[in-house]
Amino acid sequence: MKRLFVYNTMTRRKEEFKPLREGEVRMYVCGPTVYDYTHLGHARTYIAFDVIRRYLEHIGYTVFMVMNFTDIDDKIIRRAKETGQEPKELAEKFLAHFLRDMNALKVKPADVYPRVTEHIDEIIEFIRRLQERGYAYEGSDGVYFDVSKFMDYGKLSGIDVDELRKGVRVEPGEGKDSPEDFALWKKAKPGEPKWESPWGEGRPGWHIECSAMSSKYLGERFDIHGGGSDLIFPHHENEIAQSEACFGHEWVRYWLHTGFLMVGGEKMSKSLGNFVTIEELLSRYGAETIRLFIIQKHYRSPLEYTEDGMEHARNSLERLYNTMENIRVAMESAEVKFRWGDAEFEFYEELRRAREGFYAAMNDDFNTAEALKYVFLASNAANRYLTRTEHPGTSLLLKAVEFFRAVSDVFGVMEDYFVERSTGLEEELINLLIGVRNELRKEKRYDLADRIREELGSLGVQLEDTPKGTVWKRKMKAGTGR
RNA sequence: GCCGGGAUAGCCUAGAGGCGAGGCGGCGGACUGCAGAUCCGCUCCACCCGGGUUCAAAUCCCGGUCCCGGCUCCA
Repeated sequence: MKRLFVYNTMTRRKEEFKPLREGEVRMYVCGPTVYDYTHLGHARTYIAFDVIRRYLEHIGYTVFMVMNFTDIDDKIIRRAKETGQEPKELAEKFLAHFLRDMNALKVKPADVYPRVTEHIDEIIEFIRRLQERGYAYEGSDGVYFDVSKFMDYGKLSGIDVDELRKGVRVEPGEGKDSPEDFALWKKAKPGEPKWESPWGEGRPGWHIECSAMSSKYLGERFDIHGGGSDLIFPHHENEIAQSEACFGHEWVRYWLHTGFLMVGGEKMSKSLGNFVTIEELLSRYGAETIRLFIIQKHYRSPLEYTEDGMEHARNSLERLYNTMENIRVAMESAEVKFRWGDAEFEFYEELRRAREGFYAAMNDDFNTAEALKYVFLASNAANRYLTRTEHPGTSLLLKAVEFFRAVSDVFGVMEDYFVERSTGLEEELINLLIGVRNELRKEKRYDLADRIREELGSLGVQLEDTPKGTVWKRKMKAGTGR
């Protein structure tokens, strides 16, 4: 296995990835606060981590992946009030939406999706430990983390507490000793959802859930913690403070953060209202088009959303599918080789280079944009080989297919190609129609011949007349892509 | 104010001292009854500006300009 390097936000450098346990990667990705629809910005992050996770699995690791749901917090309570629902009902609804969207986007599910409301006991216990160790104090309206007690505060984001103070205003908060302190437990105001605790009825603060729930499932030390860049401060900074204060040692080995999804030069966000929901996007483009759009750019860079960009992605994907179909069709005229010509030597070499380049790019901080370049090089090489030979080498075609299967495995693109199964009957019926159509063509009855081709086309079967005869290919359905 | 990230051919993206960048789009050609797919060629020597280092800079150094983000809920 080649060495894998990842960019660690903590050290601001690429570091060689070495999991704490041999062969296993434990990772935690901050999930959404479920108070609204999932939009492309979220998808960007979760698809990025999905690719990272798939790649780690692909190169042989067992990945234990945890993603939390914040299903109770201020925004949920506020939104519920506005829409006249119970907070629980609201959270339930959007949580279901999120899972549905992720599934539609072919994001592999996490192993556990711990929810705050299902882990109140663990959270209370965590706060109690912090209190015992002298890092937490009780104020009039809640329990707070005492930032001044944690010396390393700011090490992830590079924020300096003094700067923070004089810079912009920090939430004053009635019960806080110091403005930079943050809530671990919020005492309930009338009408708010609440749970019993040693500090009276209330609910957890935002950051504590991740510390408490990650340690339950992944232990007090694990490999990767990720999320959008907007979580670096204060969320992840506060998580580090809580966790390391509590455990007394380094908590997370590698911090990975995704760049923002931009629209018209601004960050796509719920609060700006400039978002495209996944549902809406899926109605116009296929999941794989959306994935390719995201994969085309490195996960840490900002990504600008445009209609043009989506269409480019769709066209690019179509090209890959065409290549797969070309290979499939060529399989029928393929043969084992008793002698290689230039075309074979060259194709072999191009495939070899594509594979090498793909893995080298992925090993360099999951550089999907660079890796994709090699996918296209392989695609071009395959097409070129097919036009150069009457009878392609079976083994070479299989080699190409295996490479694309690996790509599909990691990117979650071209999956349809590998999972779709013909029933056999389907194939026979299409061949029957092709036969009829060719007789019509011989008689120059092109109107009927073209009608067969057109109608099959609208069913997703494309007929192509080649010097070798008529072949049929599956094609991407118009409008939706894949 | 304090921290980050960027400016790459018509568009989108990688790269990071010399080794044809990839995709999308456009034009022309081959193939075809037409279409489609594919291939070939072209889209003239791409890297924000000004200095410097070097045999060699898009890549390193210095100085600018412009854009974006974080410091507040946010993926």
